[in-house]
Amino acid sequence: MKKDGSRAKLDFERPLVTVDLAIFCVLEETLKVLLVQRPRVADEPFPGEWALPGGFIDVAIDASLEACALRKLREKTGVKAPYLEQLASWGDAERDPRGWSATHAYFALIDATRPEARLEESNAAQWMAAGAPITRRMAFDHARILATALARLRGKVEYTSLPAFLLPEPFTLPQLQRTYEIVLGRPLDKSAFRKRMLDAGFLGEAGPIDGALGRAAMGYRVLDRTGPVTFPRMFKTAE
Amino acid sequence: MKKDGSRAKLDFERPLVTVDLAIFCVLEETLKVLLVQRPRVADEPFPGEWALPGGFIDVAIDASLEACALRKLREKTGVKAPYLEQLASWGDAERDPRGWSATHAYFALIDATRPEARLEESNAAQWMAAGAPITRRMAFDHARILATALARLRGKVEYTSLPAFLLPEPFTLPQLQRTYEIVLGRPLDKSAFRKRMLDAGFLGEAGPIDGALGRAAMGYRVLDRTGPVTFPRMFKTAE
DNA sequence: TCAATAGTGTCTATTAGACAATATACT
DNA sequence: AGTATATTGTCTAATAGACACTATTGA
Repeated sequence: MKKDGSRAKLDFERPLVTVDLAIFCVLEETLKVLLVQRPRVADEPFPGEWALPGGFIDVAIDASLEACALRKLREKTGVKAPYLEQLASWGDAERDPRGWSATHAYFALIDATRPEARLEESNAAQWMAAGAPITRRMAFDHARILATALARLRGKVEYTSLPAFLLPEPFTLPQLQRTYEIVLGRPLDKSAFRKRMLDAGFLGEAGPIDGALGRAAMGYRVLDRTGPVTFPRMFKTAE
Repeated sequence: MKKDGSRAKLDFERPLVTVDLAIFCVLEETLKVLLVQRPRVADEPFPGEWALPGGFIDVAIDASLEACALRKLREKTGVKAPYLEQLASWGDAERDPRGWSATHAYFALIDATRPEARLEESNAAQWMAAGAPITRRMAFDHARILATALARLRGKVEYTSLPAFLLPEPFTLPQLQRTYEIVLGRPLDKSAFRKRMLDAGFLGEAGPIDGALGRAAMGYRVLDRTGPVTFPRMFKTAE
């Protein structure tokens, strides 16, 4: 009796569970996000449309949600140690025509040097400008997920060192400043930027780096790659 | 054939899906969190131990994850319009002995005036000091979830108006400052605090309020209860 | 008048931002 | 030298924090 009674709870209909990824990089002076094309086969929802990379949890091989996200990221880009952060989760009866589903969305920042080669192999995956019109017409509720990821990234860039994870190491302060400016969409003062970055103490010198032109710049590495540092203030807001 | 092939994906073993809540309030000059006692019946894991309120999604009645969280909050406290924010999700094969499970954790801030009465009805639910020893020995991985919720709350209090959601309206600036101090665990300067709050422009005057003693204070209401405002700086950190 | 609390004013140290000046590299 | 970029220095306006002062209420 009791066994049947408690079993009853577990016999509830279980939602579908997926993991989706918003993977960002800076390529060609633009913030880009990795999109994949939905397969054009019968019974697959949204055939041919663009979507965030992701899919069902495989309880047999995924030890955890984060392990699942890392697996999917590795499969798509070959990158093993990105900056990976949980974004949010969405779940309701409507977002997937196959049934009540919940997705755990992550966002990852990677540098653009390695994944480019990986993408040549497959034409079903592509780096898209993160603000492009196509990213507002996507499969499932992925447009909403991407918009949330973008908002989170842009918000955090105002007061954290997140953009450091978009660059290959070692990088220079001018490169880092350029990355900030690309994500924020506005220019920053050089002197104030340097003071802020160096005072935050998250960078370690890694020897000078020769650019193509002009004076060589100091290279830096992120001292602790487990996460960004938080600055005591936001950047000055435009007036 | 194709139907069988695509069905195969949906025949994957589905994880258990739950929603858990860290509900905070300030009671007796202390930050408290609502805990419930696990039922002492056979086949229920962690019998008699303390846990965050929550449970399985019911795909028949819960339109979405957030609706599920609001339902559980209403059932426990009777509060209908709290401040509710998604915290994070955790999923792996170990956290629930009944199988691979994923939980969507939310945290809610409510004022302590209404829920107190509700709690008298049931002795299986209790407001616990959020930093108390008992909150480090909880069912499932709830100690970790609670620790994350606490860290998120304390972190956000440094640069947002979140504590306003812990007070019944209208409230006074001294009351709001006291709430900040309770959550942060350190005193704040009165003048700087007032300037910050009023300059942020999220408060609307609601007539003076008589205290038990001394000069009456202006009452305020939060103008936009959909979310907190972000201050341009953090509070000064202790040195 | 006193006690208690609310609210304001003043001063100062800090600092972000603007921008000028200097340093270093290559041609 | 000249050009291009990196890095540092100087000045200023804004402001958070410290703390003293004033205002208002009730006993």
